[in-house]
Amino acid sequence: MTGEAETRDRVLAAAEQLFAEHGFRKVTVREICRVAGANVASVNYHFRDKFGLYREVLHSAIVVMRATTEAARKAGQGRPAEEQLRQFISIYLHRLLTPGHESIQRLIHWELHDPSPALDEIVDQAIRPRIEYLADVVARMIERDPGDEAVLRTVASIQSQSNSYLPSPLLPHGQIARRLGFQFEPTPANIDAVARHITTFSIAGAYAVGRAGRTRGRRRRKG
Amino acid sequence: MTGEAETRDRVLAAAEQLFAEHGFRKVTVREICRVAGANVASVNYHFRDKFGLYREVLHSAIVVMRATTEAARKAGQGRPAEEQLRQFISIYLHRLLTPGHESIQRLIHWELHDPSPALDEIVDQAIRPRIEYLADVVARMIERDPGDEAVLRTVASIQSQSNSYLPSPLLPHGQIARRLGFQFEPTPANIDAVARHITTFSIAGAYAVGRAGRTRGRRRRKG
DNA sequence: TGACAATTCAAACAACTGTTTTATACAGTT
DNA sequence: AACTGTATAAAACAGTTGTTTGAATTGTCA
Repeated sequence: MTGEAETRDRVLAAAEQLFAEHGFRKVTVREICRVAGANVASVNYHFRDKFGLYREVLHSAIVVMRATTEAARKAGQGRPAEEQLRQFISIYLHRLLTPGHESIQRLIHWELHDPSPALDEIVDQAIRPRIEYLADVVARMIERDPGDEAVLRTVASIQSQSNSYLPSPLLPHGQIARRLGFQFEPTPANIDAVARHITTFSIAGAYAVGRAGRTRGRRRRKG
Repeated sequence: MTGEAETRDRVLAAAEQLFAEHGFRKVTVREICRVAGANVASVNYHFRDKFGLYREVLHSAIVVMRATTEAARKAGQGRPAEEQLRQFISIYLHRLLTPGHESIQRLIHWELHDPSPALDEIVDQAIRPRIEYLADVVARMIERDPGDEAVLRTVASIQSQSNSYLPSPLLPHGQIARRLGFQFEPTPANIDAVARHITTFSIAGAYAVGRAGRTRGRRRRKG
C-alpha cells in the first residue's frame, strides 16, 4: 500500500465529472484517464472494468441523495405537513442546484433516463425513501392514505417540477431554455425564488386535488 | 425510380421505432437495417449517413408535435383561458400517451436529454410554439404579461408534469415506477384520470402563483 | 432486346471501443 | 541483497462502429 490512492482518486474524480456531464455510455475510458492524468489500464486495475468505476461513482451519489432526504425530514420534524413540504422543496432544490452537488444529481438523472444494471440500487436506496417521505407528507396534507392514487400523482407532480430545474439540456436550464428566453443562474436568491414558486404552486395544487377527490366521493383517510 | 421507395421506407420505419426506443447513439446502423431487412449500405445510400436518417425521422416527429399544439389551440378557441388550459392538457396528454404517437414523443424526449445538432429545429419549430401558446393562456389566467417570470415558471410546472408521464424509464412509467408501486396502463380512461389530476393541480397552482405575486406587490398586467 | 441508370449486396475499411498483456519501477520484508 | 506484492506504463488485442467500395442486380426506356 504505497501512493496507490493517488491515481485511484484522480480517476474517480474525473469519472464523476465526466459521467455526470455526458452519461455512462458516451464517456470513454481513455477520456477519463486523460483527464485524470493516468494510464488507460488504471480503470481496469483499480475498478475491474468501466462499469465497476461507474458503480463506485454512483455509490457516493446515493449517499448524497439519502442525506438530502434525511436533512429535509429533520428540518420539518414536529411541524405541520404543509410546512414539511415547504422545507422539503426548499432543501431539495438547493441541493439539486447549488454548484458542486449539482453534478451528482445530474448523474442520477442520466441513470434514470438511460438505466444501467445499477438502477435497482438507486431506486431502492435513494429514490424510494424520498418518495415514501413525500407521500407521507402529502397524505397528511390532503387527509388520505399514503398509497392513495391522488397522493402518488401529487408526489409525481411535485417531483417532476423540481427535477425539471436540473441543469440538463431540458427546461428551464441549458440550451433549450436559452433559446426559449428562459434565464436561470443558480444563485441562492434565484434558487429561493424557484423554490417559492414550486412550493406555492404545489401546495395549492395538492389541496385542490384533495378537495376534488373528496367531492367526487372518494374515501377519506381512515381514522 | 422503381421500387426504390420500398427499402427506403422500411429503413425509415425501423429507424423511427429504434431511435424512439433507445436514442440516436445507442442504435446501430446494422440493427436498423437488420430490422428493416435491408443491406447495411442502404442507410448511406438513401440518407447520406446515419445522422441524415435521424434528421428525416425527426422531421416527421416535428410535424406531429406542431399538429398537437394546433389541435389544442383550435379546441380552446373562443373559450376562457382556464378552459383552454384544460383542453391543452387533455389533448396533449392523450397524444403523448396513446400508443402509436407514443414513440414520436419519446424520440423528442431523447433529443431533449441528449441533444444532437438537430436540436435547434425541434426547439424552434415544435417546442417554441407550444410554450408560447401555453404562456399566452396562463398569462390571461393570472393576469400577467406572457413574458412574466411567474408565467414562465408556471408553464414549466405544467409541462414538466405532463412530460413526466412519457413512457420513459422515469416516473411514473416504466421500470422505476414499477419498483415504486406505481402502475399505469395508457388506456383512455387512465389517461383521462391523469389529465384531470394535472389539470386540477395546475389550475389551482397557477391561480395561487398569480395571487402570491400580486400580494407581494408585483406589477399586474398592463391595461 | 440492349443500353443505361438506379438500386442492392457482400466485403472490406479505418477509426474507435473496453480490455489484456507484458514489462518496469517501487515499496516493505526477510 | 534477494524476494514479494503493488502500482504504473506502453503496446497490442479483439470486437464494434459508421462508412466506402466495386460488383451484381433490377427496372425503365430507346
